[in-house]
Amino acid sequence: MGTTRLATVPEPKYWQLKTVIGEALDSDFSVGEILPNERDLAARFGVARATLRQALEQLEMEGRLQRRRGVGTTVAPPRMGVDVSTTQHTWPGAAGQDSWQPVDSSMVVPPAAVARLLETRSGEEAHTVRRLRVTHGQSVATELLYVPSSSVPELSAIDAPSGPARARAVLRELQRLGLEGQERAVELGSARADDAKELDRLPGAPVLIVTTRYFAGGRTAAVSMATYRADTCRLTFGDSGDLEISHDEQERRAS
Amino acid sequence: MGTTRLATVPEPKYWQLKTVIGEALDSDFSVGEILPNERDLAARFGVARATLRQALEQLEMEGRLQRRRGVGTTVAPPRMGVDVSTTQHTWPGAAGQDSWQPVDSSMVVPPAAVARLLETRSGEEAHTVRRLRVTHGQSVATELLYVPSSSVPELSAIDAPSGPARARAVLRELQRLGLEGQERAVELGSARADDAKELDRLPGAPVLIVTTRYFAGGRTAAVSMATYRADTCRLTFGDSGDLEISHDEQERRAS
DNA sequence: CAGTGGTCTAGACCACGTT
DNA sequence: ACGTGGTCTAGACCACTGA
Repeated sequence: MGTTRLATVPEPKYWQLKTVIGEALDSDFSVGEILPNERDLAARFGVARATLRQALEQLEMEGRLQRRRGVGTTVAPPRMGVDVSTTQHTWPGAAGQDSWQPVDSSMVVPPAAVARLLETRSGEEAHTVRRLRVTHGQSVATELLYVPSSSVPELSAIDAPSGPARARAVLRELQRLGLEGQERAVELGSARADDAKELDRLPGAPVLIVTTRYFAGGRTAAVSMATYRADTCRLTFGDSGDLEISHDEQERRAS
Repeated sequence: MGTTRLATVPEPKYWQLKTVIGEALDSDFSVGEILPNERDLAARFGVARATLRQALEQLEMEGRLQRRRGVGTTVAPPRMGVDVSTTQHTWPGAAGQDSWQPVDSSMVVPPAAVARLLETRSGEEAHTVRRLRVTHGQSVATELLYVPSSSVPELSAIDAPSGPARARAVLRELQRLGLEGQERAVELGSARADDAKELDRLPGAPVLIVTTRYFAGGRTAAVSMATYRADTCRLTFGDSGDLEISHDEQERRAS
């Protein structure tokens, strides 16, 4: 990756840059290695920093680079497969479950979009449970679970007004219901300020939003909205989570 | 949405802008309506165009705006739910299936990343099938299906060297195999030049990449990589695709 | 503190779609 | 031809991290 000349074609410079750097990543760098800083890189390729940044942004979106303010740009490890399969007919927080840790809980009037999914009257209150999913020591997702108070009537006399203990209590109460099915959707979003903080990202970072509807008693008993880091996660549906793939960055060797 | 003053806080301007414009979208605009052009908007908010564009980019990524060069910026309709559930134990292109239309087919040596998923020898050739998924008159996804020649030995004597007819022939041959299961993964990517063209997007546009492994005869019989427009699609897993949700843009009323 | 990435500006020109 | 969004520049300053 030297002082490369860019072809003078209608193809955008940042696109060419992305390709060139991407190839260099495969051949000349190993995971965790730090790249030269943006000003140096821009000079090396003879472009403005903004243009160079556009290329780096794309590579970061594809999960090939990781940039941290005050630190630098490093080569990212391959995305980790995170299982979000819907076949396991269990409530969130079921016994023997891993990776999700309850953070907080409270009672709110859900936003209209959630209320619509819950099919509740628009003013009805719901318990919320905030959870954090940690995999390989990394926070990969936050979740906000909404449970209408009518779904768990036994829960009216609860001791703690908030905190992890309350979160566990709500989840425990959910297990008593017979789960009849669930329904899942995935879409692209950008991290809200609070989610971004918990995921150690900047606000607006690309995330994968997984919306789940839980059915019990012939109606929607709960709704969860999970926010996964799009840069580090590959969501897997099915039995095995060891797919090893994405773009064409296959043979990144540790030199 | 007038000549609004931006608060002078450490919060980035583009982030405030995104919020302000997003709210205006909910209250003052209806789907399909065109916004003022970028130069006007930037002037109205007293920021540089680059800053304004950063906000619009985010809104576009969230599927709330649609921008087209030479045309303008319009308010996007809510994302469409696209079913990608894995429970239907059918090969791609099975009879009675909708939305996917075969485009082309040929024979190639798969890239290393695909070969690894296929568990084939690295030099082994595979049939490819290119398909386009059209929903509500819109191209929402392209797919590249790899079928190792060893999976469909009967297919050696094929008439057409390429084209839709050949694609259909490969799919037809696949149906004869007993499908034992499939495995799916979703991750964020950026559109390659060829995919972008077919999806009517610019190269680098955010896309959701769905990788599927098809199992038959005790091994991986085929692998497909589908590229969905992330701005217009919400991938649904489960029976019903009429979830109506995303960010907090619930009450966008048609005024 | 020095060095990094993140934000922002005010310009310029280009590619594209419509008229 | 015109107006749109897309690309690019060469600066500036800010926010954060680590030594």
